[in-house]
Amino acid sequence: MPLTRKRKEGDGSKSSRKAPITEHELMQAAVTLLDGNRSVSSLSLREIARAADIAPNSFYRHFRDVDELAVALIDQAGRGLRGMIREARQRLKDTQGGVRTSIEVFMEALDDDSRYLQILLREMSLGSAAFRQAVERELTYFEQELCDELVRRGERDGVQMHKPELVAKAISRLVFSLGASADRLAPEDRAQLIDEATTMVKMIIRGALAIQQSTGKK
Amino acid sequence: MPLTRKRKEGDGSKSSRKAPITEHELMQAAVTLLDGNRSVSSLSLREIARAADIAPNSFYRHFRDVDELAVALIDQAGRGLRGMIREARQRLKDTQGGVRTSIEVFMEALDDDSRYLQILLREMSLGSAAFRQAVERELTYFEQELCDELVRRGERDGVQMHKPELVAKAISRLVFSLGASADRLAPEDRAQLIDEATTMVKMIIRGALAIQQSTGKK
DNA sequence: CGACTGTCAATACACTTGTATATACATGCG
DNA sequence: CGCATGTATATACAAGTGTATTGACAGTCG
Repeated sequence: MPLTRKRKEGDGSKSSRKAPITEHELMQAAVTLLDGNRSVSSLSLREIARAADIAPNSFYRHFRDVDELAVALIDQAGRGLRGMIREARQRLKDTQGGVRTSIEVFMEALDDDSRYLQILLREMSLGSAAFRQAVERELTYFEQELCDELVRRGERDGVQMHKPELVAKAISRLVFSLGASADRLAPEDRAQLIDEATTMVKMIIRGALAIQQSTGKK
Repeated sequence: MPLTRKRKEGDGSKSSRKAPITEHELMQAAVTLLDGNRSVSSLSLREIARAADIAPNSFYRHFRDVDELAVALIDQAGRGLRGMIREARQRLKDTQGGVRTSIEVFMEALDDDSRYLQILLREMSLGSAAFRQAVERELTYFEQELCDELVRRGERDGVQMHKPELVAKAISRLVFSLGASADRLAPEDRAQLIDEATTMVKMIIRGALAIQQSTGKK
């Protein structure tokens, strides 16, 4: 048996890979495994390596373990979401009815991104400490930007709102929760969900305004 | 080697178990394994059997597989939650400020029950199809009872509310989401969370009332 | 008494898991 | 050129997995 084997290139069984794999490809491979019910924590290193068509050990070149990959997934999800929201804010400059449009954008981000956001929403309160911190970080970002936006719009319209940071938190939680359910929904059901979410968010805002008017005086 | 071994009773290694184990004990054993980060789907049959101090195969006498046990967990969580809520409604008969008290009861249910509710909240959108159906069923129960209660109180106070079923849904989602975060929280942080949740829920109700007044016209 | 039934345990099998070790190349640098 | 470095691979191993098979025991009924 010769010591020099040709790295098994054309022997028919496995597809040959010449270029180094990227972290992003590895993450995508992991995501394909999460299709149905499964949770990130149930993925095995070997399984991911198999899906990415690399040797199990090559995984370590890119991530220390599956948890570290999971954290990278969340970071990416947050980056993508923030991007879509910033972009949406531009679109909103010359429209009204900001609530509905914003929710539509959020729901679009669900299938656009690369399923990263779905994972974030599904596994919010699970996983390693690092994983949960990553999720919480993104949630906080979202709340913060929403709060700023609320205050800005309030000033523009000359109205004031009761505890805008709580309003932002409530809306974030609500939309994230509804988004997690939107995952496996038929398009018409999703349209209805968007309707419902819009109404709910308007209720919160309306309530916060009403409370401010009746107690804030001034 | 004798064919009759005495079922290993006093040999020192394992604790002997004489009485049949109950499904409830098995479920409790599974819950103890979920302490920190882990998800139900990451539990192995052997692991649970070990924790329950039974042979791996004995597991099958009670559940077909781990998923079936998980569904039983959710059912139990729902039963417990509904019980606490019904009981709380009694308490609320002779008090006002129902919102805050209800939320307090919910948060108490988090550690009281047997950690079942925590599991429900954490894994809402994960797991097998049967598992998710079980979770959704409980969520719907909760929404329905809340909706009835809202309508009843509205009638009693002579006010009407915009789309009470949406209000119930929004409140449910919000409280469940906040409850999931309350898991690993210091008591003082939890108290603040209850404050926040109370304000948020009041915002929703207030908003629904305001919308009804301005558009419903009677 | 003996036979049946339900609940458990022991053993075994084939498989997957994470990772240690050693090796093959390709690239870049002296 | 020789040689380090980085990325990939194959092989191997101990441990853990789900479950099939077999048998022990207790209880009940005839």
